Amino acid sequence: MLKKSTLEHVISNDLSELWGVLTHAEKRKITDNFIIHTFKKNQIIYAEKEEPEYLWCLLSGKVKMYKNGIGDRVQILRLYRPVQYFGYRAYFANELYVSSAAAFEPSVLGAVPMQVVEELIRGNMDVAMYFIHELSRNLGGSDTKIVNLTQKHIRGRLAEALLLLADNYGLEDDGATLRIYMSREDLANLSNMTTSNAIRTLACFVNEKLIIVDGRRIKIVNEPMLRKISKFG
Amino acid sequence: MLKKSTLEHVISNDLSELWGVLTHAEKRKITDNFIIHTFKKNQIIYAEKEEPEYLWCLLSGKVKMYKNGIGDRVQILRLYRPVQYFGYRAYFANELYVSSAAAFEPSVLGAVPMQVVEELIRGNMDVAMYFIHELSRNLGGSDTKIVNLTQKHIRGRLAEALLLLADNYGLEDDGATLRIYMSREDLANLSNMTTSNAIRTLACFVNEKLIIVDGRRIKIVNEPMLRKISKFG
DNA sequence: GTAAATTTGTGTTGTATAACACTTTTTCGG
DNA sequence: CCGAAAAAGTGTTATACAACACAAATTTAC
Repeated sequence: MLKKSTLEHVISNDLSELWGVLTHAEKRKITDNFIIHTFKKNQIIYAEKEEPEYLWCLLSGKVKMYKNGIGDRVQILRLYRPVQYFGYRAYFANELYVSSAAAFEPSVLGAVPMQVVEELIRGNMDVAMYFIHELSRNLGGSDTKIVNLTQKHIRGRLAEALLLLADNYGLEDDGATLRIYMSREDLANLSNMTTSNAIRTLACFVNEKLIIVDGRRIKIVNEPMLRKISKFG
Repeated sequence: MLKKSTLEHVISNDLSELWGVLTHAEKRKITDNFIIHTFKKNQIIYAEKEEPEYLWCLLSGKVKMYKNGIGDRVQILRLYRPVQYFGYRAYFANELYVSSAAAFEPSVLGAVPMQVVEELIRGNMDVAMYFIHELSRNLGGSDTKIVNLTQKHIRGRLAEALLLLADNYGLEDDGATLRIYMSREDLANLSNMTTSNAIRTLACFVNEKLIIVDGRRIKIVNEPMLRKISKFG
């Protein structure tokens, strides 16, 4: 548990769209109902088929939302960075979770009971519009992902995943190294391929001087070409 | 163009969740801004990369929402029946359309300017919650589809598509025949496979006495087995 | 600090499904 | 009703990728 002061500091410094539309009283309502949780690397935050109870707010660390599929296969659906909100979809849909969420690395999260979130929505139209906007963007993303994952070839899918990571977690000061270090297995689960093929295709990209790999550090050295490979399929 | 009276009749007899939460004045606002359009079979309602301007309301007929992917491949994302609303996601996401919509068969649709829809949302929290609910359900569906289409085998994907059609458009009075007649190509585009494979696998199912096929009429005779095939992958 | 476990890497084989090339049947426009 | 076009159906070939089986390197645990 973090001290409340730390929490308020983290939140109030954030530029999250949601936070921006809240009144002082509403912010108060959230901080009063905020429960801080810390998660270890790979610890599960919630799992498929569970009842959705909280909106989760990622304060620090990285989180993956994924779905267990056929056999032992896993598909990573979305990635979260501070400060983003997730875990609310199933509640709004009046369903159990259809996916799971886990910490990629040690992370700090806040949990707000969905009931409180619904009250906030009903009390502030801007909050409602925020969720409509977020859900709409996610839906567009998922629809696009359907086509990318089913129609692109392995190289296109991996290139796309690398660009997504750059987009989502940014680059280090050298302007090239991905600010996330994930296992080949996670990379495979993100791009719908086997771990072997993620390793092989990554080696391919190194050979073609598109990236430089040092363990889990991935440096993008030819982004235009990666983008081309991703686009073509 | 239909006469207004017909329109009001169609709408007021509908049990759509959205219609249910509207006040009389709000219903009036919609009918005043409703523009009726008729579409021929396969006619495009809107296309990818266009600016989203209207919420579309399907009054009669059937509509497919699809995305043009790599090469000439097409992925059907969602199917609509009367009375359902669509075409609003991109507007809320502040994006251009990422998918297209076309009439499966001769259809009548109403178009409500999205500006009017946004006013309705801002004026009635129940309307806002309706869209949050709809978007949330769609998002869960798309996330599930990602895994189904990427991980299930061809038989599983086709079985799933057939069950989806039964679910979505219902069965005829015999309790077995799908209330939709679609081309093998559309069936293939729905289940992420080539037309040839859709034809072949369909023939397979006929051989195994899971379905009876007469042209485009498909009769489901062993639903439990289809469900099993769909689930296994 | 060492053994066990996990992750990474590589070669080989198998197979699901796309691609292609046709023929046959059905649908559609004039 | 006829010819053209589209859709349905079938066989063959090609290939992208999974599956498997290891070896090597790295990380983790005690």
